[in-house]
Amino acid sequence: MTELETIRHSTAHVLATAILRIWPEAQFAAGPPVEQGFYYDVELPHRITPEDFPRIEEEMQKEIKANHKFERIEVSREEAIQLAKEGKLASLGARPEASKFKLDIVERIPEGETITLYKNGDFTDLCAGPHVSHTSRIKAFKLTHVASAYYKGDENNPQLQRIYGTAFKNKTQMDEYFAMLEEAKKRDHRKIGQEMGLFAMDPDYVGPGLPLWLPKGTVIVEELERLAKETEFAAGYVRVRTPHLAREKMYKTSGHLPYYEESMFPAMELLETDQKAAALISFLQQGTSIEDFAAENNDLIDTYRRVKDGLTGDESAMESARALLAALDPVTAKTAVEMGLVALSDQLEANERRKDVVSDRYYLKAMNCPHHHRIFAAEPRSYRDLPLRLAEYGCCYRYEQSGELFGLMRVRSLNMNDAHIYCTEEQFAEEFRAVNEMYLKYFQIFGLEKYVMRFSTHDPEKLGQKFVNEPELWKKTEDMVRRVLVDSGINFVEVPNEAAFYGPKIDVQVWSAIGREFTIATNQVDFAVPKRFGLTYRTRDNTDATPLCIHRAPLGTHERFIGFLIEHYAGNFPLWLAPEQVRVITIGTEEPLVEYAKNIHAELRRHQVRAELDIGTDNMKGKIADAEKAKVHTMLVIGNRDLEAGNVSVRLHGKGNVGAKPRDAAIAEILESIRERRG
RNA sequence: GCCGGCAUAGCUCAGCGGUAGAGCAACGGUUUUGUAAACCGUCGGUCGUCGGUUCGAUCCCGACUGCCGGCUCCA
Repeated sequence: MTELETIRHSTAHVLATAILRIWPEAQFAAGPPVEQGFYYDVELPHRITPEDFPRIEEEMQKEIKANHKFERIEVSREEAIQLAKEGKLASLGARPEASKFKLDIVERIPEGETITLYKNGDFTDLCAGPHVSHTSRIKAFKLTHVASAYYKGDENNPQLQRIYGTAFKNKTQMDEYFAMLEEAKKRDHRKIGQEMGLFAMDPDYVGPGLPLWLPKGTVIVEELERLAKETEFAAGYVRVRTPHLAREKMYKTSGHLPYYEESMFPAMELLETDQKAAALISFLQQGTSIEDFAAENNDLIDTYRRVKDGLTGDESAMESARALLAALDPVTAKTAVEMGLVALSDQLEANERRKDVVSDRYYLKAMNCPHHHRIFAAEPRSYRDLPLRLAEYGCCYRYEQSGELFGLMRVRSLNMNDAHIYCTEEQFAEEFRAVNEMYLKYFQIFGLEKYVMRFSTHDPEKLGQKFVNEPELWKKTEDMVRRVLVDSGINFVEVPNEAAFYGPKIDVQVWSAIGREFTIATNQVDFAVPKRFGLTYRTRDNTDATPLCIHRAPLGTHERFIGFLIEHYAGNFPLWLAPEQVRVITIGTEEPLVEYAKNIHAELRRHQVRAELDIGTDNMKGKIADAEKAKVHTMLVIGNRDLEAGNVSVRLHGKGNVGAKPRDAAIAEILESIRERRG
């Protein structure tokens, strides 16, 4: 634990002490330091709100002033359990209630491990430490917010109140931290996205989590696509396009149904009228005698008898019969079968739509892989076709839980920078390496320096359950991936038990300027699903083999990636990405000046530069203020002085006036910066 | 989905048990300018939705929806 973490951890103990002074019945769970500070989870009938903070902080201040020593006490398991039962852990003394969470935690500590308590003043807590020597070492702290969290992060466990706070070595550092937070708030992609007119949300008409890309945001979308298309083309990818939905069979085959069903939008059900059911309903509604009906619909009545007798019969007729019975409550259905069909008409009237049966189900795609697999299957494949790299900016739909939606970072419609590489085992390492290199190239373009690759592997104990039962392939592919990572000297961490069900994967974690952590890109190995789809290629030996598949999305989704870029650049995009690249601003409205400005604007447009023209009657300062607010990358300010010299005065957003330049030189520089995608 | 908070004009926000206000934006004029805001005027709101309490609700209560902070989950 670092010094700062120790301070924060100790502050958490002081927080618990203060809470107990006010609410002695409080039950504490865990209270660790975290990246931005610390928290303590507490169960308490009183709802703590920020209004309670001053009171709690006052109590904390008292503990700090009292300068209690943090004492480390070693105890046996039995002693610890006894103390917990007496309510003496995370407590100021004996209490009628046991310290239930602490008791649970003690019981989970492995045999043989040393159990320690820490005591500051009256407060004793089960804790591995370490701590600062005395409470007075806490020089600067503040409670920040209160949230809710499940005990041990499991949603089946009770929810606790999580009190967040932070602490620093001194007041100055804490002030800097809060100032930084204020700055960070200004970079929030939701705020900038609205100010700049990049995207809009319309939960009322379009739906939550379904962003609308406004013209300026669409510019960024399309620039990213252009970058991806160029990069992928150079790397030997081919592009495909696939529909946004597919039949149920697709996802049953891929294995996404039923396991992934919760994350998919509900199926669209196509209905068709079941002729036999319709005939029966109409018969029952007419009140015709069963004999008359039977004369005309012998087979259907027969079906019902067989249903009643538990015999099997014609499949589709059985389905009709069952559908009809399923529409009734179990008691009625039982009576109906027992008594013949006569008394059903009233209920059936209310269930008339039951004569419609589901003839097919379609799902909006939540991923592109199955479609790409079908493209692989669409033509006979030879080993000479491999590696086959199918790329698509595919739009997927995921029914994320409402509470998980978050601006552009977590949405329900996603445009993925997707591609699937089908290759042989021999080709795998090279392909995987090339994909990783592409990642690094992108990161360089975006000036992304802080990232970690998370290498997720399987857990051998969960083969056949969470992970497909192919122990050798797991080992082989994981070794290959690990080797690629080590060889390229990439910064990575290995996390067991987090792989996809079909193979190991690498997720790229990045941190936005605000400090939010995101998985921005993914690179996955799949040695299972191609087999489920029966994908094969003809080998050199004229036998059939199943290809390996690499799923990769270096730019993740447009939604998250652009959300990230907005915060990364604070909306100040490099020229090649800027929604409005250049604005030509006139000083004055004389005819020759305006003509000159129009001419420059037209030339930029001819070269596909996103240039706008401001020849309005505002004064120059006002026009510049407008352009700066809109974060226009380059302003070409033109007055009579420039007109006479054939110049333009260049002003860069956020950097101010950089002086006059010959018109041609300024334009050439702009074009070059765009072409090279300069950062 | 769960816990908590919030919902007033296009945006940022004020207000209050007696049917609403500012700044910016938009629109119409005036102004003709050398690097972040020239002036005047006009328009704009069923105070998220539904229900309840009340003589009367934007305000108090409840439900719903959405958003925000977290948890869980994830590209």
